[in-house]
Amino acid sequence: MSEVRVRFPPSPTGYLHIGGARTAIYNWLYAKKHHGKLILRIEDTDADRSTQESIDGIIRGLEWLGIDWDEGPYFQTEFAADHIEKAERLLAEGHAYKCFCTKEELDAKREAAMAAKMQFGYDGTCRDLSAEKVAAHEAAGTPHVVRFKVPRKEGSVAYDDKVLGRIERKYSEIEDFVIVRSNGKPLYLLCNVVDDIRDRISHIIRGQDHMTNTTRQILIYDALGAKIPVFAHMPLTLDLKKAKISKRSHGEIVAVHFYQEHGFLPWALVNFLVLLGWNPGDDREFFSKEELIEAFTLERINKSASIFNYRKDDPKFFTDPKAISINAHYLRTMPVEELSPLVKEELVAAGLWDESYDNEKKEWFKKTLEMIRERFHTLKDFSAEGCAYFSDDFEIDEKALNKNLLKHPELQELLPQLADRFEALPELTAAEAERVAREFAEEKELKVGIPINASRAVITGQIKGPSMFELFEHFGREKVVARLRNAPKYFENS
RNA sequence: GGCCCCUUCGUCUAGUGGUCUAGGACGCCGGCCUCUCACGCCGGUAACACGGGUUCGAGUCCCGUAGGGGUCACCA
Repeated sequence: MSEVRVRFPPSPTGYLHIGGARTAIYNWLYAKKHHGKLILRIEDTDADRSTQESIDGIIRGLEWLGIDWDEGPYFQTEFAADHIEKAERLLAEGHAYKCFCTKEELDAKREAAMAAKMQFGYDGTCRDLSAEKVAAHEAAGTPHVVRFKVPRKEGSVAYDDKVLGRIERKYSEIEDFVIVRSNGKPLYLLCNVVDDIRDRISHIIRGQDHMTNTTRQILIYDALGAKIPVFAHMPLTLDLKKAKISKRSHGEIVAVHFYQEHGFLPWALVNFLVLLGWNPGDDREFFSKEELIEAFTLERINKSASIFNYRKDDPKFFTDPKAISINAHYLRTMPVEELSPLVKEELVAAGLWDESYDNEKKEWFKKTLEMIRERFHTLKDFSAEGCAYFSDDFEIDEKALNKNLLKHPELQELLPQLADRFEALPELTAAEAERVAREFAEEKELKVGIPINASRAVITGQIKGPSMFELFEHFGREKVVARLRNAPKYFENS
């Protein structure tokens, strides 16, 4: 069996979006699984819309996701001569012809056909032009495009799609499409095939929106005498209104960088995306890289489009709830050693990082992550909700303030008293803290939850969090006492 | 509109003619745990688009209808 070679060919006209990323992921998995190669090819022939910024963004996005490629990036524009040469060859061998119809004429015909409710395809005006007429047009300098000469015969062009099965399209339904513009520049349909042949691409895994291109491109492969690769058309990703997700109508939410900026773990995003239109055939939903590569097959890609379940303006779920839940799952189950550097990055960015967390407080830092991560959803939570764990400069959560503190005015006096008791202890352990706190509550005729939850508010700034007794020990006597004694200030301005 | 593709819980999906009173996950609801919130565990809610066939038997096969999507550029 020949080598598996797949490619990811983005056009650099914007950021990498999740649909593109998913295509890249599927190709990448397929290459890895079959010990093949993934080729990154930037399709930048649309000079007006291609930007360097976009190229950089796409590459950064792939790198962040952990999608590595084996060849490239190649740039389509660097192979312009090859594209032109192949176009000339098609012309010379009678697989294409020059068309002198102007865009205006064609538009008029198209409109007329529309008005008459007729279907319009190129009518073949120039298809069988005599050599004399062609020569005359050329002598007159009439601009022309090059059209592919679709065989006029019965039957269909067909191929076996790895996900959709056999696909057929009648020759008569395919019009003579343009492969070279009047300015001499070859178009996507041709360039793409020429590049795929040169790059020896064996499998083309792309979106179902390319299906009509595929039948036309197969014709080009044939005309060029090249072997037709295996095709696999992936289902599209739609939004809740069943519209194709796009940068234009959905904005940042579909951008890979959005997830990077919102504290996603790259692998969690990959895991979420791969499940959008594919499943392993069993109940597994979380995979290591190796497991995913092992499990992945083209045949298990679904045929139908899947919906990216995101509701605009939902305060609780800023993106698909499943994506968040997968991210949260990894956040609380991955080895802390792997999580630490990511949290560090987040804290550095938020100005909360202290060098001691890498040195004398390294173990404390890891323990902190262990304690707080299970209720977090993204890396952002470490700097937001987790702020008080890493810095003395934190804001108290409004709910915590109202519900756990201000509701019980007596706490203004009691919390500093509790601080005194802790201070008097030979050692502030979780067990000792619990004993003291319970005694204290009983003595003051309070439910133990009241001083405890108040302590949580004052020490962590939060209404929720790990067991408070353990936190007393974890924060250490000095901080605990200081923050408890600081409690009265919260009552002052209220 | 032509051509092509698709159609199982709100969402992601399992299901390749009997084991489907349709399974899992996310979400949602309830319970347990408990100093709070989570985690975890337990339980609940919720789907085969519709109509005809074929068959002893259909979510699974066929046809039709409806619905959805893609595509119809001198973009990629």
